[in-house]
Amino acid sequence: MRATAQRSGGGRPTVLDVATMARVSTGTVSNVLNRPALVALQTRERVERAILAPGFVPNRAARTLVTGLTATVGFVVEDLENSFFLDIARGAQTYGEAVGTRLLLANSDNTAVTQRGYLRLLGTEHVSGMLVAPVRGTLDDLRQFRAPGRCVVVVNHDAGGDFCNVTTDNERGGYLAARHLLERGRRRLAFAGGEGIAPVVHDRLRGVVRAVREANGASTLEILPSADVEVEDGRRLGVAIAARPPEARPDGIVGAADLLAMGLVQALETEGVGVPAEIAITGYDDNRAAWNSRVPLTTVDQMGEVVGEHAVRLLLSEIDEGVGHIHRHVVIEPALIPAGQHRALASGAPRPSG
Amino acid sequence: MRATAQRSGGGRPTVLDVATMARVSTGTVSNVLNRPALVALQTRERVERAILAPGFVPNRAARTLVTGLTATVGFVVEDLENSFFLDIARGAQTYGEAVGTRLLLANSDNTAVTQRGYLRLLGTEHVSGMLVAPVRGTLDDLRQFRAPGRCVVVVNHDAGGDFCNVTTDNERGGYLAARHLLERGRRRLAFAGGEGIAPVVHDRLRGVVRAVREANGASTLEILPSADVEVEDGRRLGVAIAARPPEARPDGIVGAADLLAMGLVQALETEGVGVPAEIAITGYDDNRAAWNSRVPLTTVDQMGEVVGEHAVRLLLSEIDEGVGHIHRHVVIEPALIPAGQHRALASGAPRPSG
DNA sequence: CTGAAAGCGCTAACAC
DNA sequence: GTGTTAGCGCTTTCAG
Repeated sequence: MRATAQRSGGGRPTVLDVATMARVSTGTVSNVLNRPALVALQTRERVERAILAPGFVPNRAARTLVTGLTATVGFVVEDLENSFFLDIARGAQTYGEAVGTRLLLANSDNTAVTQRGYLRLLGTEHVSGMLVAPVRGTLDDLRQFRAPGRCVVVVNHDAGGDFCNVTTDNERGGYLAARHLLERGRRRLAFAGGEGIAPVVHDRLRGVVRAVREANGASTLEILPSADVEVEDGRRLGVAIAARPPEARPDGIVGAADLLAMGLVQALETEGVGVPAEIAITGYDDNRAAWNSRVPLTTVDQMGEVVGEHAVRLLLSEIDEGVGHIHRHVVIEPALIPAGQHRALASGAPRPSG
Repeated sequence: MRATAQRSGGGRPTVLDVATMARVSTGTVSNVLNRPALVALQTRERVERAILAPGFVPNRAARTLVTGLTATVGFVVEDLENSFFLDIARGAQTYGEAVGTRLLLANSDNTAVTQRGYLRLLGTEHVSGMLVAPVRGTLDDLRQFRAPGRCVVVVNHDAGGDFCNVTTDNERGGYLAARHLLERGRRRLAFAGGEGIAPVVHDRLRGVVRAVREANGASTLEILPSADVEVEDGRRLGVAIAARPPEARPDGIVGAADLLAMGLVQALETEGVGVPAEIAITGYDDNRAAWNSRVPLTTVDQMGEVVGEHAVRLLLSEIDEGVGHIHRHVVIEPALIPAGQHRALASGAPRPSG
């Protein structure tokens, strides 16, 4: 017996039990289960009673065996620690529930080999398709892994023509953030992040550039390059900015991500620069890890739950359509979240258990 | 065809295909798959070649159908947003992988009804057992749900005698935190959190009390009650403390949780009280959401990954032992993490994707 | 050591 | 409308 094994439960009732109890055949039981319309009301009720009484639950393995169908999709997540992906998972789960699909979560932990392991695991046996938020630079893995009958929808990456994918409009998000600052009278904008970090960051910057350009010279734009978009990157930039003479500082900064923005705020405050009085700062992510910042941050919500829902949608239609399927890309609109107005969490009251 | 459906893949090779290709019977193929020792080396190699060639993968549904075994356990998590639980999940996953068990993650989102839904979902069909980090006050649900052949291991709660469970030693954690402060010369300790919040908090307080008692009058202890252990609770306390005359302030505070401690630090600093110069503060959790605090926090690591591993261990033995099983409780020792020395994450480089 | 054959529990034709 | 029946792909006796 494998260490992981378990008897499916000695005497669990089967269709046959239900059938004899209801004095019908197994076929009829199967029909009330799957196509109740075909069964006369009277017998149906009898069967339903015979189902409820002993708490009959159809054996999914048997059903899968005969139908070749699974009601489960997998979601291989680049990094579950990032609240954006958790939001996506939640959205996928909620939508999936509504249409009778389970969601199997797997955490790649930002590691290509872990991701590959899960792809194989899920792909070969468990699921009828998968969502993947791929670890950076692993698109080829996905391509290679895919096969007829193993659909993959890519999340948060533009995967070119040969995958369905759902992304968020980072250009628009950057634009929204910059507009927010411009509308509040800021005229010396900066973008903190540097363009080489990741495509999404580059897109956010493009949006900022557009907003500034539309301001028709009313505002300038400076780029503050950083190595990454973590807290320390922000702190480093903040120190550098504080060291400048006040006139040489920007008065509004679009941070490429919340953590970076958070670091910026921390450093500026420590150095005695007022936020947002002297410099207003926006983030990007609505990252839970930044919710606890002392100075609440204006940020851009990437609508993770919506992303998740659409990803499942795409996956299910790809599965349904089969070979004739044509890949679609859906792009989700982000939304600006003014400081302190985080969207409500789907969860109940927080708990001090951790 | 159900929306979630998928043909299992038209012409995937079966044991029969492999058997004919290797010129043996299906029984032999099955043997090389499951009990290779029984098969003559020569035939085994022939069969193995016939398996590899067309990329044969055994159909799990069929196997489950005949054996009644599943290689999957579920983990119903109170709140995946809390990095402690994510650590537990990671530990469970890693250990499970090593012994050939998959981990199905489900997020209760702190909601009793969601949790109940997943219990039913997983319990009835998918898994051979489950880990549950229960939403507060739902132990009865668990009890009621359980049945022969549906093992449940409770995580992070003391579930009394009728469950296996794994918890962390909160009393010891509180003790460690208090000792840390005492050893650094603090003599007017306080515990921020209040005892009524949750059993775990109460236990942490007990540990603090013990440490202070052991100091034999060298230190006093004050309790700073709060409604919860979130950032705002900490801020509120911080403001209150800063308002006192300096001599009336504690010089060391054990926070009941990292977020609370973080709020404390923020408020004290804002009010001009030096941390840790005037007041040293410890947290509890090693919560990722507090890693970005401007002042790094000494905290207590609850060893989530270890918890996860042991939980899976317990579950698998409960499954194996069957009816004769006697419930066990395992308690994990926490570890003090001096400020800024967070344990290394299992993950690779962070990504700016979110 | 290997082959033959009997199901696991369910669904889907196809009869009636 | 309902009953009968033939498998889905695999494992596992039981003979040989």
